[in-house]
Amino acid sequence: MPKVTEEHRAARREQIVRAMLRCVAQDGFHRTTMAAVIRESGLSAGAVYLYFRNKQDLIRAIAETAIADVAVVVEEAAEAEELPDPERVVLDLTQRIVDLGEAHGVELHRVALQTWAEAVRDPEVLEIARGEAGRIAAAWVTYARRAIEAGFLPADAEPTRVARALMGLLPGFMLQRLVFPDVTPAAYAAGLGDLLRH
Amino acid sequence: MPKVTEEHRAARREQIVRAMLRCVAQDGFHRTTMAAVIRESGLSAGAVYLYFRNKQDLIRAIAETAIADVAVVVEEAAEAEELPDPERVVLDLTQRIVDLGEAHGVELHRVALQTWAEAVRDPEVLEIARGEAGRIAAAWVTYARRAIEAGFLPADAEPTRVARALMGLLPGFMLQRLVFPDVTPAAYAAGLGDLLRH
Amino acid sequence: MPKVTEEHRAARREQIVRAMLRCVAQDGFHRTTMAAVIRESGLSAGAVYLYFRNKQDLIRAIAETAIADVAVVVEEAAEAEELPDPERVVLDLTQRIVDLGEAHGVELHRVALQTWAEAVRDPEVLEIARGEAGRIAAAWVTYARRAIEAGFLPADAEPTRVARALMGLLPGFMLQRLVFPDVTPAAYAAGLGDLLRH
Amino acid sequence: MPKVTEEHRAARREQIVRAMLRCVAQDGFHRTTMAAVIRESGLSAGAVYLYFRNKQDLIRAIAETAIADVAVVVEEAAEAEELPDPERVVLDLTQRIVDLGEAHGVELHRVALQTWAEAVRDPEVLEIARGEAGRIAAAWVTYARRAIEAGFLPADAEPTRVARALMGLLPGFMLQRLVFPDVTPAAYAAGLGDLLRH
DNA sequence: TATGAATGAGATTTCATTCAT
DNA sequence: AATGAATGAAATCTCATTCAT
Repeated sequence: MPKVTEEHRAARREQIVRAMLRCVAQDGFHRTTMAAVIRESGLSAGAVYLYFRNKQDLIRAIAETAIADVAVVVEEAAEAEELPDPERVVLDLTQRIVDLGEAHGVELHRVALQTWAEAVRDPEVLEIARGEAGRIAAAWVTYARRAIEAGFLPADAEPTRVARALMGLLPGFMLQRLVFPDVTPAAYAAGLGDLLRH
Repeated sequence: MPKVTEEHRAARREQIVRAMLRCVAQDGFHRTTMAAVIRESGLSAGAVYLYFRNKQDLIRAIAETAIADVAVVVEEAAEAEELPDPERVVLDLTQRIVDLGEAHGVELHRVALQTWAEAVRDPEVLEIARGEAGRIAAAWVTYARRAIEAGFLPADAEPTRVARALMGLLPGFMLQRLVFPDVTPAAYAAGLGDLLRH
Repeated sequence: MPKVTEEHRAARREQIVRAMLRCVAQDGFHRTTMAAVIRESGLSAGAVYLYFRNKQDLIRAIAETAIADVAVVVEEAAEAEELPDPERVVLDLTQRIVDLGEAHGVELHRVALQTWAEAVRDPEVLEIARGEAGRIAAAWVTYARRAIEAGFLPADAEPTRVARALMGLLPGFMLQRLVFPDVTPAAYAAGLGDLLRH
Repeated sequence: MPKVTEEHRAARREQIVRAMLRCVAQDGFHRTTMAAVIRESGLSAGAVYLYFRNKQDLIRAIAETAIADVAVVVEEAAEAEELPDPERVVLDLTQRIVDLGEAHGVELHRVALQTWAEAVRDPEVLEIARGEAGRIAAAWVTYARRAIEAGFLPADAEPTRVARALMGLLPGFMLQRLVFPDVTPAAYAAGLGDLLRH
């Protein structure tokens, strides 16, 4: 009952979350029916409700996963031993977001857009988003500090402000991916490069 | 008589759209019921359906309005007689987006987030978004060209790439407004300024 | 919109309550499905929910009706110009309860039993029951006073205590009707007569 | 081995019935879920279904217990060596019903009300109720005979009719306990005393 | 005997839309 | 043009019961 069950539990939750991710990337949270998630997960209705109290609970789990995924990627980049310059870091990050989606078989930015929309109306999702956004912002501040030290940015730049601007580029990329599917990480990052080059 | 009717029609549509905007900023598109819109608009169910074929039609009208509002603002900035530098233009734009929301009594970024989410699942909304995004992108290209000419940006910068990056900053701002309501246009633009300063 | 609608509204509610009464007398509150009430009422699901917020609301309406019907009967008896003796009053009341049920096409005691059971678990139904029981108790006190004056009861009897005992006879009758359907008002009242006769 | 097993079996059944009694007194039969009974009993789902075929079976066991408890009490009173007068017998019985509930930690009248309601819709529960009611009625007839002999009641009273009326007083008491929790056995019995005194 | 995760039929409720007036 | 009561398909969620272990 102890370890096996706990793992089993986690695996089942994962199974359900994955199923819902596939649905949500297509139909959004509110056009995704529980019936669809149940079908896609291969479980029964009862089983799904054994692992998630209700649909909103499941939505929150997805929201958490989606933003946490991005947060991890940004943290890794900020703490990389060899610090990349800003253009390079934006290139890496956008590329990894694209890759992450492909690995999951789900376009991550589509889910992210749903999550932001949901944060507008569910205070609990907003709180989750705020928490993860805090982590992301902190990672960017770390990056900014190191980038200033490394001479990538002006010595008198203020790390927190710089962090905000750099952080803002990611949602911009995700939204553009939706509207212009041919926007590549390379092209996007190059745009930043043009801005920063003297 | 046709003209009066046409005006009347437009006024009624506006009245309904305004009502739905208020609802959507709170509850999102799919948690906003037609009953709520009807109540908020002060009209009857029948009347609303006289001006909009169905809910999706109304959603599309909102989507169009919301993004078009932003597009107009960007176009104006790009064509300003006296060209502002990039920091300044981001300051102006983010500020005008905030002001626009206050003028409508609705936080515009909340509606924008809904619209993007809806574009994920409704191809027609995606098409609208694509069209408006095209206008916005074009305006940014215009701006980039003039900014290069004006010496705000490196001479060898490629306008279309620069446009993408600058354009990407706006969604980033809107999302941050949701999560950290105290992010100001000034702070956000200053972050860009730090990045661009040598 | 004014008077016609109000009457219409009342008629619809009555229609639904009647339909549910028929169901409840057979299946009890919790085995009566809304689908059954909807079918029996001849309306649509939406219409039923237009007049009652939810099933519990409908249950409460039934509870109120059922006990109020009994209360009215007892009040009438207590205020009758020509005061009947206790045996007679119990005969009249039990008979009228039986008649009332036949008039409605529903055995009233079956619904009453459901209502009492529901009062155990729904505080709001309990409150309704308490209110109506208060009216019934008051009516019995009135009767007891007059019966003492009329010499039907000992001069030193205490009206409130007598009221309680007399009042207690009615549920006893209703329950016996369920278990022994051949118990008649006449037989039941005669039992009381035997008790009271010297 | 069979005997030990049989005792064990009985103990387990008792354990489950007690658990359900606590649930039913609060929530009624149909709002009591098997999950609640399982939790309250401290057993597993499988175990409960080892001792009771299904929920209805368990409901019937409760129904039987609840009414049988009352029946035993009435029988004891009817056969008491020293015959109490009617007021006294009603006092004793109502008091013992209250005590019985306290001994079980469950207000018995609440369960009784559920049982009557259930008898309305489950013919098998009705049959149980009828059987126990028959025993109770018979006990009252016995009492009535002896009470006539003892001079507590008129010599020409008909025992079966008197039995019905006396019997009817108990449900009346139980219902009043629900609605007016401060009704005491003493007050209730005194009301009958007032009625009977010349 | 005992467990408790899993099942899936079925219950309640909502809500976009229509249409007689 | 305007009304708003009515519709009914569809969505979410529950819960009695089973069965592999």
